[in-house]
Amino acid sequence: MSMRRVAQELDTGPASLYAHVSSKEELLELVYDRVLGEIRLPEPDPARWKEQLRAYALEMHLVLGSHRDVARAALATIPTGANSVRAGEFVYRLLLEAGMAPREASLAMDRLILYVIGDAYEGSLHHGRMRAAGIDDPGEYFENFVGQIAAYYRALPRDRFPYLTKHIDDLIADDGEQRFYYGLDLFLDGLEARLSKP
Amino acid sequence: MSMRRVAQELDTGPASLYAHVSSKEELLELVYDRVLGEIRLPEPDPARWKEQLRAYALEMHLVLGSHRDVARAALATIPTGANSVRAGEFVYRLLLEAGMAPREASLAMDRLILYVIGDAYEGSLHHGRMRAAGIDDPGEYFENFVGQIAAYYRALPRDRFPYLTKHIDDLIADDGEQRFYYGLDLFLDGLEARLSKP
DNA sequence: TACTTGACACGAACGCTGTTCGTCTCTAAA
DNA sequence: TTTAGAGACGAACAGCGTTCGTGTCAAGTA
Repeated sequence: MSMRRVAQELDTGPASLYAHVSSKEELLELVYDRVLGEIRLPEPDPARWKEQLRAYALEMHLVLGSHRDVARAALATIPTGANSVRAGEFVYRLLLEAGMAPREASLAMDRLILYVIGDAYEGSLHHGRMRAAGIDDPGEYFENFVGQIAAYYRALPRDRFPYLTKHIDDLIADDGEQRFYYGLDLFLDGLEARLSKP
Repeated sequence: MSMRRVAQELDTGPASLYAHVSSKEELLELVYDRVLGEIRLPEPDPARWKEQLRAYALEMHLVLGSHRDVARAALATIPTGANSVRAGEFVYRLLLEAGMAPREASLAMDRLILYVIGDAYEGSLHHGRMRAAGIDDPGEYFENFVGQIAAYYRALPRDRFPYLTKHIDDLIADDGEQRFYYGLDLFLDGLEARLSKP
């Protein structure tokens, strides 16, 4: 997304955008809030906090992935839009009613959001490279990317790097989605463990 | 970091850099590998895997933070430099010797690195804004940034957002360093839990 | 109705970016 | 002594975010 392209889409010049928005950053933050509005929030049920938090993270991840440039804007921003606050209240309430102390719930929310956005941003970088390489199929890109890495690791001297070279197949076994799930569940299980024995 | 500034530092023109490097991306990856070389790796001790992994994550975070532009380059890259491989072998070996299955150790390593780089990158974005705002003191920036957020949250209607408005002080209590520690320890505790009962 | 005000639109330009091309120089091998 | 080749580099291209000065047009006021 560039200001010139946005302007072109609106049949106007780039300068005109600055009558409504003070910078590209502000525009991206507005888009970020709009995008958060696409997330459907269920009625909070503290008994199912883990399940609901997981669903929220998955949906946020999905929504950020489908609006690529937004992930970066979301990273160092605590947004102040209506939808952001709505979503924040939902997550924070869920953690508190699950039994977390307010201070720890604040930390947990912050880390969960960083994880989701961080992974989505990494995904968007890959997506960008894919387009730059002129590849359309994600599977083909994944094979290309991972294949090159695997070839390089296979060529390493086994005596100096015995562990990496021995388990190359395991290193490249999981794709982006599975990696995201693993980290998310690890995070949620960790929270649960801290709840049961504080 | 821009190619023109790098060239200027070397008393030459930007075009000359392309005789040694095919793109800015490649240069950043080379820098990334150099930066990873600054990390001191201890002799791996499986009995203290958690402690050693923590120290590694802290050092990597520190090193990425002090070389700001590198974090972004590191995000969607599985680097192939000598130091990267050395560090990768260290982490992977530690996880395996701690008792993890190769497949899971691969996932764990990937997520740990994503977390460290993601947090470092977010920090670098804040640093960039700090410089853009002409502020030199991180504490002053933090107060400015967090203060604005807090003011906004305090102005929210309490009946619609009871949880957020009630615990504003807890929401802004911890700074970036403490947030990083919390997520890191949550991650490591999670790994430990999976080791004891697979 | 005539005049003023203010919001919005926008062409042109500034200074920056990564990258490419063609030309030049200078070293090392034949 | 000649030649091949690597490196250096000025100039330029296309793109970026942003600003300035000017223009337009509708609403409010006298």
